[in-house]
Amino acid sequence: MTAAHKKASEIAEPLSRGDKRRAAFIAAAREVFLEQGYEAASMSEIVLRAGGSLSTLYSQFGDKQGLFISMLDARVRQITESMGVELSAHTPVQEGLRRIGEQFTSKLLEPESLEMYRLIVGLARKFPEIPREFQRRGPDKIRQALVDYLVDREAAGEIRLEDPYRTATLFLEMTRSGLVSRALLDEDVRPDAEEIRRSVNIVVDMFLHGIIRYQPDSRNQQSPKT
Amino acid sequence: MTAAHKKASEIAEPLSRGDKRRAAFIAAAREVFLEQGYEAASMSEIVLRAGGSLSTLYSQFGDKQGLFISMLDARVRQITESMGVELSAHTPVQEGLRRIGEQFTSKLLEPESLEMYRLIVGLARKFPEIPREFQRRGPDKIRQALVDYLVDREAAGEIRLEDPYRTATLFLEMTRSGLVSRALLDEDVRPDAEEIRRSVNIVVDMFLHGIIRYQPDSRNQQSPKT
DNA sequence: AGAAATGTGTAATGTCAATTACGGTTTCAA
DNA sequence: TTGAAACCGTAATTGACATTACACATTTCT
Repeated sequence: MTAAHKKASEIAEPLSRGDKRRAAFIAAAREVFLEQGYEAASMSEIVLRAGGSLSTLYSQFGDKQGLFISMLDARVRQITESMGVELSAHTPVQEGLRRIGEQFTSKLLEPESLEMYRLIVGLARKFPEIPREFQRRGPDKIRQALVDYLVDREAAGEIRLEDPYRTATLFLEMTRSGLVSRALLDEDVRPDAEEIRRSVNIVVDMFLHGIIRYQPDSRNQQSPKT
Repeated sequence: MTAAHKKASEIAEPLSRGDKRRAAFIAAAREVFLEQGYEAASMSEIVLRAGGSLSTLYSQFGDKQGLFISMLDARVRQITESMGVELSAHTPVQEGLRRIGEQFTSKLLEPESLEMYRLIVGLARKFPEIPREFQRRGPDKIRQALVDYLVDREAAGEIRLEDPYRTATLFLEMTRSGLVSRALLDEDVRPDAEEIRRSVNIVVDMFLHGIIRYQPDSRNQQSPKT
């Protein structure tokens, strides 16, 4: 921890030598950690890919854990930024939900996101702070955007809802679940764009109408015709 | 692999010396692997807790990976068995969904299930077979039970649905998502029974009716069919 | 009982990777 | 130009295990 406090509001400076090294280290670290997992990743391997030297690596990040956290930090920031949700407050709900659902799901299904998620989940015991931070900086941001949007649509009179916060959570979890939690467990599950669209549509429809046509007062209805 | 093929259909035999050792090893392995993760867990630590000796451990399981897989195998079997879903085909859907949802969610929220899941997810890269096996032997079993139940209820005329398989998947994922995926990332999230009930109820209601009161006639009405 | 099979303890072996040390080199600002 | 701050390479230094070896004890089976 020598000179770690750099500018945070300056414009792009020439990127000093140290910063370039640092960036290279972080990029290589990301590769290696994602490929091999935290324990199995070796510092030497990272140096090998990044160029530079072990000594510099240690002088910049202190130790393995420090490097890991810096890498994660940079990455989560990057991912959530790239997911900037641009929902006009005037998009109709059905359309809006579809759009946000697809964007969210696609992003999470990228191999790198999956790996990152696996890594983070696996570290909940060792570094409990990491998943919490991740949750706060990632998913929670997206949800807030959805809440805002839903509230707007309600104000516009298009929908009515009890609890925007809970509703948003549920919606995101639902869209995510269908494909993502499967993909998490099986490398070979790789839905394409079309499948994502279909899956999200189903969720949106269910969200709006319920998926089971419920007929609470029917008693003896043998073979339901169409 | 010396004498590994034991009786599979016999009644409880006295449990030979070897079997007792084996059980002790597996129990200790479960503890240690769950506590420390696969890489960090040490064989010596396991022997320390189980009693017995390193030599025996190796003679029984071959190597670390073998022990791990045996442990997982035993455990998954145990968990899914304990979740034997007893849904009478005559329970009304609303009641049935609530019951299965609560049981499923509660089980998955137990600290041990969460740890096991974290472990499994983290190993997707190293042992891709493990998560697949898990999926097949765990969640897929439950889903099948739900599919059967839904089909029964449809035959009874209580509900109508397009695609029982997809519907069941979605339902389970939904109930799971609300609480479990949060708990996965944050050790401190520990919903109690009441909260589980509430969460499941919300999902069931949404499942049956949709959560957003949608008023599509205010503008251009799109057919929500799929 | 007594041999064969198994289990037990302890102490190697061997590997691998985190972390340091150190002497030489490059960058860069004054 | 020049000296400090940062780098670079390489080679220790350590510590942790996984995995084996070996000599001895216990159980099991006939």
